[in-house]
Amino acid sequence: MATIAEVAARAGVGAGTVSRVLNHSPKVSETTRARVQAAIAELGYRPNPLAQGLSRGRCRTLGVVVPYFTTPSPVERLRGVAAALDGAQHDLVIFNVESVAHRDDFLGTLDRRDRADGLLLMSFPPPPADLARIVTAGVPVVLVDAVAEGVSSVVVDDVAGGRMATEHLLGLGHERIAFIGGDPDEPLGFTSADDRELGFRQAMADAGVEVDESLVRYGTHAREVAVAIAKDLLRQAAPPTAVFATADVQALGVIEAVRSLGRHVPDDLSVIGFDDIELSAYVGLTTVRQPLFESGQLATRLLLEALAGDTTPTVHVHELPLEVVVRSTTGPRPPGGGPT
Amino acid sequence: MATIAEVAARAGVGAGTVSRVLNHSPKVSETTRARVQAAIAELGYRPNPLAQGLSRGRCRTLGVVVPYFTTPSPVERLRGVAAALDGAQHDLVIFNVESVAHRDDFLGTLDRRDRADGLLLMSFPPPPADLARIVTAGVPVVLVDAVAEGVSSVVVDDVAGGRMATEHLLGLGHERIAFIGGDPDEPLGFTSADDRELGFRQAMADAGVEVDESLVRYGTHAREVAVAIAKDLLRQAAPPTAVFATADVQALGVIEAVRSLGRHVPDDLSVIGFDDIELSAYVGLTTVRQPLFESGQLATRLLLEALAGDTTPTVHVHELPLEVVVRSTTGPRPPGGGPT
DNA sequence: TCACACCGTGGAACCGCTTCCACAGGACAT
DNA sequence: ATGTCCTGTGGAAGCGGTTCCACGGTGTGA
Repeated sequence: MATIAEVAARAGVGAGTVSRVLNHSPKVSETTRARVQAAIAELGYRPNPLAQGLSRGRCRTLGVVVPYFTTPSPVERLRGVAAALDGAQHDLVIFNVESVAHRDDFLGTLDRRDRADGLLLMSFPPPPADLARIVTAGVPVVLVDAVAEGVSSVVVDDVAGGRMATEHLLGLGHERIAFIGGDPDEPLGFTSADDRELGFRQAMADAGVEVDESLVRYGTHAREVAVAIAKDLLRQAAPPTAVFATADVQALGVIEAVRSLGRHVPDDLSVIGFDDIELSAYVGLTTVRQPLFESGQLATRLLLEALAGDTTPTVHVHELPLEVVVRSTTGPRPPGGGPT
Repeated sequence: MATIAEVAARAGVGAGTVSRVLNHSPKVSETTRARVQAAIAELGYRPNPLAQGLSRGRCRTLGVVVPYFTTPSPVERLRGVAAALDGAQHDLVIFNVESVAHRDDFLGTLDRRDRADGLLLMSFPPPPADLARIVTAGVPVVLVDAVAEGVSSVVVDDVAGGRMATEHLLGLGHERIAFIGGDPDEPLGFTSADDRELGFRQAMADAGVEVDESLVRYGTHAREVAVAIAKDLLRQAAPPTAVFATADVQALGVIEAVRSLGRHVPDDLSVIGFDDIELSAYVGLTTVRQPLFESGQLATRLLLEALAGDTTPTVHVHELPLEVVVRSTTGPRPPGGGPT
């Protein structure tokens, strides 16, 4: 691989001049520029990114710290990231988090510009101390699906989303509505499900419908867990007529459980989820759609802007819209279902 | 951020000695080592990866070049990559390919050790010239779902897989079997579907069943495309009684089409796919399972081995097993279906 | 004509690390 | 006592760029 010195020698100029041509500096005469470019072409020269990085103090890299990056919603968000990154001069580095140790590992070492030019923290609340260190180190950060002081973020209003889902069910006449939230022992401390629960309770209260606490459950996103919860709910003396699951993957588990018990969705049980992952459209799941793709895309754009402009952009919380997508897993309360 | 020189000064030693401590060189006395380590701890020093990379000539990075990395099967493979990479001192860089231009872009610039220490080329046949350049440049490469001379790869026997799927249908009594292959105009030139077609034709020939060419179709992996093909097949005067789709995503489109026409799977049409993506288990799709996760995992291990040992490992084609997973979308040929 | 500004350029310093080379000093054999 | 070997160490060179500084040459104004 040719070096800048060889190019310089061949073009009969100094290394500095080659660098200037490379970086489109205006202070190079046309004739010199042409000579240098010819030399570059002849030698097939491409600058060493490591050397550039060392010299410039950055590394043409965008880091995405994301839990379980192969699960449906992170994947959708990453699609957006990749789309926004297309053509940009940055490599996409994925830091896959599957435990607190992972998270701390990454967050502990990413507080420097030579590790990543910018950071996208996705779907988990970063420990304030870590975040502060990273920001102080001058690494631009954008949060997705999380908020923190002093950092831009892309979010949805999960409380409103919880309300929307619940109101949809209430509007269909349901009153015995079960709720399935996230795993309370989740070590990474996801909070969206909690906010959605808040919205659920608000909507119920506003409608004057009491929440039956025996219908409020929590579980991980593993399908079997949702299946088990749903089976248990349906076997109760007074089963719910509808379920609001705070994640589509859970809602799909619920549907599976209903079927395995020989019951039908939505006749025996209405099911609404949250996210609108790709699978949901296929299955016909009614859900609260959040713009996953767009969240990744927007966050990446914000980050790229922060990298491009030398002026620090204003910190802002970007809120993306939610929307109930009615498909075929919710329907009116069955005649006999629950109290009138 | 502290530099190695500051650490050296604080410990009262030379920079070289600090570097030796950092790299666990045996030729440092215990007392010196302790002093240096103390200085490192006090300053919270961590070496600059860019500088290390420049000096050592590599960059602690593993590149994965993969088409449509957010679609189901690449995602499964990437899960395996991430799993194998856990704990390894390498960052995972994703090069998402969605066009020939992308591919050529990446392959054109990745032929140097300072871009990526090792490369995983996933699910597309790399142009021989590009591959040769990369290998010549001394960048270790492992292919997944593709083969090429002089490079290790992880594959399945697609011809055998095509045969297995077809034999499963033949065994159920089907004779009018439709085949849905990949898009022949796919610019990236995927070949697995072609091999599966070969297996399909072999199995049909072996069984003495003639292939009705009007039942052989090709299309992209977009769901609507498979839906359209399936509808067209079913509207024929003599519709097939079974379909072998060379990808699960296509098979799912077929099922959707059958349903939308008011017919039933498998009573009216048996459907078998290929891959066994996560969704398939959920839907109950019968399919030829290929170990996607394992393919990524194994390939990554091979690559890491190649990076660790200074001795070049032997080139080898690793063949992973295939298996027909019978679920609920295939059944016996209906009484009236096709010629006896 | 001279002073001054400015443009384009070469070259050195620097980014932060690794590694090679040279060398001091102690252990050992002669 | 002298020579040899070995161990541990400091320091310089090098990795391949960017950027700053100095300088020669040309153009402009007085």
